[in-house]
Amino acid sequence: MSQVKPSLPKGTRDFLPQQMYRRQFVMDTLRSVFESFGYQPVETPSIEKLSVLSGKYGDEGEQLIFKVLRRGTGLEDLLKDRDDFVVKEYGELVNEALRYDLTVPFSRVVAMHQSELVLPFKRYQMQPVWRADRPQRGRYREFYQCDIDSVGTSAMLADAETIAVVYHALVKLGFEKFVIRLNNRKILNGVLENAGIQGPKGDAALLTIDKLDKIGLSGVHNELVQRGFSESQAAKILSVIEMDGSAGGILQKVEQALNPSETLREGLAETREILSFLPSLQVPAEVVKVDLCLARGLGYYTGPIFESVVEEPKIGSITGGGRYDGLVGMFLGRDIPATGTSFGIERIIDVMTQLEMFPGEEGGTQVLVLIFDASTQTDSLAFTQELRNSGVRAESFLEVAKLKKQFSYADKKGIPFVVIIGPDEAAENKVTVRDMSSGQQVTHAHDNALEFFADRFVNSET
RNA sequence: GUGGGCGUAGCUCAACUGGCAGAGCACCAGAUUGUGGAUCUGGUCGUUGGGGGUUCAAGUCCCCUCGCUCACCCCA
Repeated sequence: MSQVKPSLPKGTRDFLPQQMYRRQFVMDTLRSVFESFGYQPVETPSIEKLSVLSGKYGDEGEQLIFKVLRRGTGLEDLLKDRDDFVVKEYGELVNEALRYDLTVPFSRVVAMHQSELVLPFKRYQMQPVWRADRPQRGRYREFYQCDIDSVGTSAMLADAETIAVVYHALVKLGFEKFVIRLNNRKILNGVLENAGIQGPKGDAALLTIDKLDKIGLSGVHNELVQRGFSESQAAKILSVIEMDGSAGGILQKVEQALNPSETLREGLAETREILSFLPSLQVPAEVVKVDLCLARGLGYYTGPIFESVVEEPKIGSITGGGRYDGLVGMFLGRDIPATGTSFGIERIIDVMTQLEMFPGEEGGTQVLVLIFDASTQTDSLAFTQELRNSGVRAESFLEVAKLKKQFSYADKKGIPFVVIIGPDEAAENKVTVRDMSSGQQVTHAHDNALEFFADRFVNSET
């Protein structure tokens, strides 16, 4: 067999055990918080019909969808009676694509299974998504997303609850310094209306506004002018966006500064309602900051929008979401309101790694039972299984090998205890236990050793 | 899509103006025949990403190509 140089496709990664323990810790923690709020798990296929995905992510996003070439006879049939290879329509070559995010496939699920779902329906989903992006630091072509969404209610409590989940999940993961930024598309639209901006030009303005942290007030002003807005329009937008202060204070200032349109009034009322729920959900007021320059890239948000930002490593947002009352309607013909958020698992793991937030215990083997020689192998195997039965994570070495090699294995895997059952021990129904960190070694009666490990690893855990 | 950087042992990297492809780690064996980490000794490991060219001689220079990577745009 010819040897192939091992390599990975661009922007993809292998996860080795050490990393997997970390990833699982994050996902397990999130899962437990989600379920404590009544969210239920859902998974969808990796591939979707291209028609389901297209038109949802804007022009830039559309380019980044991983399209799947038609395969098998489909493609052969296409080419059979042709002497040229001219493709007249995309659909002739491609009719499916890899999942680009979790929100759109979930909207499809809601539209397809509405009769089976109990509304309001709250689901969580953790699966990889794919983007044909050019990878760079912290950016991949295959990465996990983790979404929670509530569909079937317009109640602002659903949005408030989403924020509460974000808060409690981040706290449970160990985050201390973070801020949840809150805004509302209706407020933004009100601000744009006030500056005399409407329609698709508004999206361009929002994209610019969103960059405030990055490029500053003057940067936003310049870019707005550059994009074709007048000086006075830019000035009007900036006067609102630079407002600072407490959540309630900002809302009041906006109300006073602009003549309140219907849209603006709704946005303000929604934001106030969300804020009113947060104390009883034990989300501290100082964590939630009304931030009028928050716009969020995706086009489908219709109401409240929010994201969370850690202060220490400047890495951008680690969660982000909002209300998207129109998305399910694209599959159904009638709207079903929905709101939710996405947890940037990859970034969360990066930040937690940087801040050394992972606990030491990692779910690895607790006891290695050595195979002394062929004559005692069955004794070792039997003892290992007894350890497992009592709840200890135990393994025996898979080969009859030199003790040196087996000890070295335990050392490299970080296994804290090694058990030796040689001819001497076997004859007396005893086992020798070695503590790898201290090097101390004690010979116990068989049952006492089992008890020792159960006390050490099982009974003390709760 | 735009602009940089880099491809040499499993990994991290060295090799002067072109002159015998090397080191550390890892792996295997031994020093130590019932015992890991530390030390020492020895050993295994190469299509220098691929193809072409210049040259007595190319890891090194030239051309092509493939791949990786970083930044911008955008995004998680």
